[in-house]
Amino acid sequence: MTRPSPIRVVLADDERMVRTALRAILAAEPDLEVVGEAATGAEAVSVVRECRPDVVLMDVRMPEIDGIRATEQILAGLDAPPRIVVVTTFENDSYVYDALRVGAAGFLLKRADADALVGAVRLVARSDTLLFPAAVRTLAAEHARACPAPPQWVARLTGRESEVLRHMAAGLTNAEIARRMEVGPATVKTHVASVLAKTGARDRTQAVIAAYEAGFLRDR
Amino acid sequence: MTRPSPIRVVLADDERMVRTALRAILAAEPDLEVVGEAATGAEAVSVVRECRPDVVLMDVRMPEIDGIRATEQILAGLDAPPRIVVVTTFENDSYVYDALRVGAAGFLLKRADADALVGAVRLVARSDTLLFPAAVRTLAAEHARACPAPPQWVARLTGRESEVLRHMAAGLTNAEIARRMEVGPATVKTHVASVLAKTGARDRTQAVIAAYEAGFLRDR
DNA sequence: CCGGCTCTCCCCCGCGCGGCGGAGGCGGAT
DNA sequence: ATCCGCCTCCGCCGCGCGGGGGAGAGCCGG
Repeated sequence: MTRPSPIRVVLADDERMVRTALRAILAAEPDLEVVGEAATGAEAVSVVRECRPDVVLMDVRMPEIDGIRATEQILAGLDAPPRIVVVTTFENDSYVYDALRVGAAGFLLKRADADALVGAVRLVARSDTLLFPAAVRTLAAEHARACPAPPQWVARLTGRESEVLRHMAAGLTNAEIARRMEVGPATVKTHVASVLAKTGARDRTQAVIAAYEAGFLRDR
Repeated sequence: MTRPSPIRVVLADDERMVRTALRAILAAEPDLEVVGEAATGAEAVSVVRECRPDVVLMDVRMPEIDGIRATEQILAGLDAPPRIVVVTTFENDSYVYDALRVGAAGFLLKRADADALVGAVRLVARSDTLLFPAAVRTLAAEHARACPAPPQWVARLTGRESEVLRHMAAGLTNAEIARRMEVGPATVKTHVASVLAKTGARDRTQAVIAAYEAGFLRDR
């Protein structure tokens, strides 16, 4: 119908065979045109800058600069950046979250069939009103925000102090903590005092709040 | 190419005009066929059970049963459930998270253009390898887990008790809470006691932990 | 070798906290 | 009219907690 010019696509993947396969699939569609390839993240950034594609299929694992950073740089550096579809091998890849956070238009599994591939390219080229509105990016951003750089005091806690804080955040009393850690109650009090001092908390409740706010219990 | 049978679609929206508009858009595509309509969530469930569509366009806000619950029931009750695309008006709608959690194949904004709409229907009918793999549902599930169905006690808290708990979770002492709320310290103690009883907490620290775990402070 | 850090433990003291029971007012539901 | 839930306060009591100061043992690095 309305296709004065084809959708311009750039492929970024460190494996030549993958690029070839993708190019073959896309070449079969008259409305799609592969205008560039890149084997590294850095190369992807420069190729995109030259070729000005509509869509980029970006692999995550690449030498020098990974696909996430490349996506970040491309989106930050251009006035009218292309839609970037991040390509992953495993769907439980943690890169997925990063991809969303840095502004990828979508992501694609390598095992996707040809139909899904071309459908995806056409869809993201047209709009992102479907399936990936800002809300999902917000979701990803929240996920990232949930575990930010731990406030300095986390690093300053000694091993025992960390243990004690963890037990405090479990709602235990000093006596209970002492039993769990097999030390005297006085020792626990000492550690608690250190934790309060280092966290700037006035009492154990504030310390627990600090622990939660700092995502201190994230790795439990 | 390979279209022996058209993609069967059911529309669920309480506004007749919206259904008419969607039907008009989809009718223009030869490979899409609207096989049923529903004006409520309950109706959607039964219509889907009869019509056995490939794709359902499900509005979130509907009488009786909302689109989320309807989606849940449809996916739970059928052996080969259809792909369900949840339709929202605003992209920051909190329903988005729920939609993902209960297993929607995707979601769509009402302001999406016709191209995006039909593209979305075709895409979800074919596969969900793009844009919505399990990882994103995991993401949504995590988000939901962060603030799950508020443990019964949240609903049982009275207005004042909720206020007090919020102040407790800010690390305030009873006296400070009393000043903030402009009541006597004894009153605060009473409320604190009620909160402890209802949350099953032994002390204020455990109560604050419960508040965090329950996502009680989410709307702050 | 000595200073610094961590972990361990002790004393005393003051106080905020939580548990107990009681009381009055006020509004809605029965 | 009665009851019940909520909010408001009062007293008393015991205790866990936090602050202060001190002390010995092990370990590491200057």
